[in-house]
Amino acid sequence: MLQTDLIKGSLRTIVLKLLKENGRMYGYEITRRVEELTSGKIKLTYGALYPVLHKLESEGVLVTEAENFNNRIRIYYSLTEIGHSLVSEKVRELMEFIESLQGIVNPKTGPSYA
Amino acid sequence: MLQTDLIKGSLRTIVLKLLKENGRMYGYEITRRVEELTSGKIKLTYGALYPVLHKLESEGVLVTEAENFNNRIRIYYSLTEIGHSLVSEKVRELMEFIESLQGIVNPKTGPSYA
DNA sequence: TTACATTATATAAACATCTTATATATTATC
DNA sequence: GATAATATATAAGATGTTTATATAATGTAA
Repeated sequence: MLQTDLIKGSLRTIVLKLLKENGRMYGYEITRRVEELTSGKIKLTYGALYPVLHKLESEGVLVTEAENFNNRIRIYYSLTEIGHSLVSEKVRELMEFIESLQGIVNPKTGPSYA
Repeated sequence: MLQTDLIKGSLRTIVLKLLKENGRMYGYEITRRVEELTSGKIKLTYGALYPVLHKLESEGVLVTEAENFNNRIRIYYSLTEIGHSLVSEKVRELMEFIESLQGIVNPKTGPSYA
């Protein structure tokens, strides 16, 4: 049963995947990247993002580095080893879930070529 | 912004879509069909399903008919006109969301041919 | 120089949703 | 007689999301 942590929890996987691909990122950057990748369709809210980031940190999945940029604090997040080993698993789970959804919502047709 | 009602709310759309395709269904049947369509990967829980069905009813999206089958009550759910006009919109939203997710999780490759 | 948009992190309250546990009851199978 | 499958349903608790709010610096246009 995939469902658990997925219908609700895709945000975690998104964050993990972006950090894997981009090395290290700060919160604002993550929301920007998601908007960019989805043509503005998905806009993360900070009220959702920061709790997820903090939780991932407390779980040892990522670490933070605070840096000064233009007199502003910028907090970079990057994956730990644990985090790295988690990403592919989570991404695979999400993709399986997506396939399952497509099996329900779009049972006749194959993958879309949009 | 699709996100709202989707990361969490795909259950509504799944129910709507199944009712559209199958005319009328009862709760137990819906969970069975979802398991079937997803090769057992998604198992709906009744604690999630029934509240959704009741809510959709209170919103005028579906109606119920109680019937007797083998001395057991079976409650069939079917879409109202409002329900019918809602399905395609919700399904389109869910598919857009799926595409967005794929854009994040699988940015390089096209659709999977698994 | 004032105002507004953008950049940047963060928390709390309210709300929605989901899981788990529980209750009930019939029929079929071992 | 016991267990599995069929069938609906609710409550408590956990989790996750939105909305509102706070703070603060920089860039830009009027």
